[in-house]
This record gives sequence, structure tokens and C-alpha cells, in this order.
Amino acid sequence: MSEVSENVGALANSVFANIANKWALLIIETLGTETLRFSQIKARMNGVSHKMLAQTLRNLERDGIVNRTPYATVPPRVDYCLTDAGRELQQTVHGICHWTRSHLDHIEAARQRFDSAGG
Amino acid sequence: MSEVSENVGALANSVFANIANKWALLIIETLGTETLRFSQIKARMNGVSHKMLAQTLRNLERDGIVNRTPYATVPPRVDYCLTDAGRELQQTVHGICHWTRSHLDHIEAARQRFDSAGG
DNA sequence: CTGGATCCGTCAGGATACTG
DNA sequence: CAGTATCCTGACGGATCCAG
Repeated sequence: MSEVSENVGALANSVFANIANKWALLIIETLGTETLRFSQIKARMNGVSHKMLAQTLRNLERDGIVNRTPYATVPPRVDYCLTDAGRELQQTVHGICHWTRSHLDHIEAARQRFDSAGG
Repeated sequence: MSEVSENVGALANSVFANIANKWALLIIETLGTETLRFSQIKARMNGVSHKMLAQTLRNLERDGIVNRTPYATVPPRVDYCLTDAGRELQQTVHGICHWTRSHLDHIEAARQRFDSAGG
């Protein structure tokens, strides 16, 4: 209960903070079961900056969610794909994306209701 | 091909930004199938501030994910629970929380590997 | 092409105080 | 107890340049 649990809590918290953000979830969803290069990922995601993509990709790699494979060619080429753990996570992330898409009208209606109610 | 952030863009993006953050996901997970008061939610969540809880709760309510029920008693009392749509979402969110918990050691190992590799 | 570093503006988010 | 407003700091995130 004392220190061990707190450490686990802190770790879980930092892990959660790493994956519970827009870019991380979108990267995971974008990768899916594919293997993509840096520029391909960037092209498929709307409005992600060079910096944030590199940074988030790096975090995901560090957590063993994304697999990074650099090739010593000229010009350089780096492939990214989900690890086994990453693919497990992708299943649930996909669920969120699916939910978001299929509830867009529901949410838009709820917002209008809320806003016109003087919220 | 139709990614979350392609054509549907603006709305999907704002919806996604609302739920794809640490506090929103943790609130959804904390609520689960229960009905809790403001102070109860705050007590169950680790390190959330009064402000962020109120703010995130408000966003979730606006998007029709959380149901807010105020009672005109003294002292005031407000109950929160997930809506039907919210409970659907909670299923997948729970998947992420479950994944995080069951992969903590995997991730910790991956981090140590990454850090000691001179990352 | 990939990715790190730097500068810099914007805003998330914590602390506090006040209302009902 | 619940919610809002204010202030303020640090982190996020974009643009750009440099390196391999």
C-alpha cells in the first residue's frame, strides 16, 4: 500500500499521460497493422507538426508500443510499425475512434442542446 | 482511407481532443457504471485539481457523455453518471486502462532498454 | 528523408478566493 | 458541497534551422 503502490501509481500515471493524448492515439490508429515511413505517417495525419510527430513517435517507441526500424541508406529511411503490445492497444484505440465517428451527430446535437440551454 | 481527421475534420477533431486527454479518460473510467458526486469523483482520482475536474466534467456533459443531476438541497449535491453513449465509450476506455495496467512491467522494461541504449 | 535543437507564442492547468 | 473567476507559471506545440 505504501511505497510500492505509489510507485506503480506514478508509473501508470506517466504511461497513461503518454498514450492518453490526441497525437499518440491518432498515431496508433493511423499505423494500424501497417508499416509506414515517417513522411507517410505525417501525410496521413491532418495537421500534425514535424516536431510533435517525432516527439510522440519517440515516446511511443520508448514505451515499447511502436517499433522503429532505421535503414542506413541515402537518403535515410525509417519504418514504423506497432509492436505486439501496440497492436493489442490499437484494438481498443480503434474502438474509441469508431465510437467518435459513429457518435458525431449525437454529440453535435448534445452540444447544441447544451449551448442553447444557457450552459 | 477516411481517417478520423480527414473530411469530417473540425467537429471530429474537437470531439477527439475533448475525450483524448488524460482527465477525460480517467473520469470516464472512474465513473464506470456508478453514479458519483463531485467530491467522490475527486477523491477517487489521483491528483486532479478542482478546476480541471469541473472543467472536464463540463465538457463531457456538453458532449452528451456524462449526465449531470443537481439537487436543490442544502448543502448542494450533484450526481454524475455516464449516459448511454458514455457507457459505450467506457467499454473501450476501460480497455485502454486495462491494457495500461497489464503492460506496466512490459513498458518499464522497454523504457529501461531504451534509456540504456543511449536513446 | 529523418530528427534534433532552438526560439517563442499560446494555453493548459494549479492555487486561491468568492458565490450560492 | 459545487462551481466560477482570476492570476500566474510551466509545458505544449508550431516554425525554422542545422545535422546526418
